[in-house]
Amino acid sequence: MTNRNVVSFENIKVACKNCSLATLCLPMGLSPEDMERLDSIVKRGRPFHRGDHLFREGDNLHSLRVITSGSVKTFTPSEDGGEQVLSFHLPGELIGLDAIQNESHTCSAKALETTAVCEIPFHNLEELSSSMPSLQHQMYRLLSREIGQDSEMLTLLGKKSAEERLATFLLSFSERFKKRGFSATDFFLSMSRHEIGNYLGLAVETVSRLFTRFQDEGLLHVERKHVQLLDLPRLTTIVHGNENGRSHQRHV
Amino acid sequence: MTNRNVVSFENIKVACKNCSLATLCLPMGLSPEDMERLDSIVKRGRPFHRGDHLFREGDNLHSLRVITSGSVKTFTPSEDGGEQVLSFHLPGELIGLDAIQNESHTCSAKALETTAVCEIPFHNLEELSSSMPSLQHQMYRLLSREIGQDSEMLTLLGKKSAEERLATFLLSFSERFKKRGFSATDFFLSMSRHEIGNYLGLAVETVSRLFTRFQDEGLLHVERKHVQLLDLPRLTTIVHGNENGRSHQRHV
DNA sequence: AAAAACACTTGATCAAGCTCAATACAAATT
DNA sequence: AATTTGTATTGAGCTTGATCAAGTGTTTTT
Repeated sequence: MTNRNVVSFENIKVACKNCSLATLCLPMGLSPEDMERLDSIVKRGRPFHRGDHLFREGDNLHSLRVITSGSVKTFTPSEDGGEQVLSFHLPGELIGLDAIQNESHTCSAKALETTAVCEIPFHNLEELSSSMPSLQHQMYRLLSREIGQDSEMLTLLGKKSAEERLATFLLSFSERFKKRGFSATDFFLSMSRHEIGNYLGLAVETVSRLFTRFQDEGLLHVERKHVQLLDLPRLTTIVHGNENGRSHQRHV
Repeated sequence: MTNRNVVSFENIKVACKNCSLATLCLPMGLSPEDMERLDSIVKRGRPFHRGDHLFREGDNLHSLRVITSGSVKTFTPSEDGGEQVLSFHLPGELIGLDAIQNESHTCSAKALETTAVCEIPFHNLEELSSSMPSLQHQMYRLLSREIGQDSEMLTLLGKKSAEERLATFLLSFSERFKKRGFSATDFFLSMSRHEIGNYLGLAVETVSRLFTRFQDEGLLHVERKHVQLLDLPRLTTIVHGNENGRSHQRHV
């Protein structure tokens, strides 16, 4: 009896309907019954450790994955050992969407820290979404959102100055942590300076100098991975071009 | 009778099943019957002229659109009158996918020349795709492809030098024209130097200088919008980093 | 605890590509 | 044909951010 209780308790604990991330994730907008049908195809495996690959470029697409705890970077490795970081993912975010087109991953994904994920076998998901309009709708929305986010990133890399990029980066994490119930002004970044620079199209040294400068200007306090944002309004001004201070915009 | 013939002839002419772009477009992989069901929700309106908006940032999402002839740029306008060009679209390409998330366009689209489109009301498409797994599959694929393309663009803007960017741009058009049955080495670019620069994250002057340099080096011949690629192999080398010639990569 | 490996910071220098400015060319208008 | 307007090219100089280099601090390995 005791044993039975434990088992059923664990079953409840890991179900979509009890997941605090459900509103950020695939189940959003689903009825309790639909959520249970979705739940039935979700697999929850052992956690990944820092540096583990969730998948590699070229791997066949088996499953989409949702981060449930920890964080992940996706990146495209290049011949010479370099890489382009495409994004950093927090709990509730779905990864692997790029792989649907050719049933094969076009980027790699690595855990930045100990990370747990839900795996959703894509073929099952596709089938299920055929008979579940609200799930199909949510899939379309999530795919579309990814496209919109990429567009913002294109603007960042195409037009913004180094300081605009870092400020944008920091406020993006601030908002995302806030949405997940964490502090918007006090958090740990799980990625290295190198990875931040790579993501933002900047050299490590530039990122380091900017952190120092932002701290000197009283915008934030930073110690290693621990960041405290002290002046959100001014950071926001920087993100939006900083018309006052800087004379030079990058080419309009 | 004559009248009837004319009408039915025109009906046939514009149907998906007779469209040379069908394999690039939504109908790809659909059975003839499914194609007809899709066809029944497609609307074909008057063509747009150079400079006309297909839609504007903030517009409600009514329809996805497929270019059937001409070309289109999508871009995000910024407060100060500037813009970030997100992409250039050729016949067979679907635009508006970014708008699905919030049922509202996050970018604007403008015709670069006289341009015809098929409009596909999204709500009808979504409904239809619920009862047509192959259409749903094709939608997932197209959305996923867009994500993959954006990722490539992130690498271009994050890592590549000016000359790598222009070479990549030219070869991308080369391939896309080829796929549509046009010359891969002799074509007209419908966008201005300014728009190319904006798209590639470069100043107009840099684009102009690069065209001149590429011509001096015998890689291509360019006169205004008319481009003839003379040395595809060398252009390809440039795209992939050009290990030989250049000493400086942008930060690895 | 020492050593090695790694990550981050700071400084000095350099160059890719931007800005400014002038000119050339093409298309549209009168 | 001449004027206007817009687009593209070319030149000169400057700025941002990269590269190179050295040093500091942190984590992991031995």
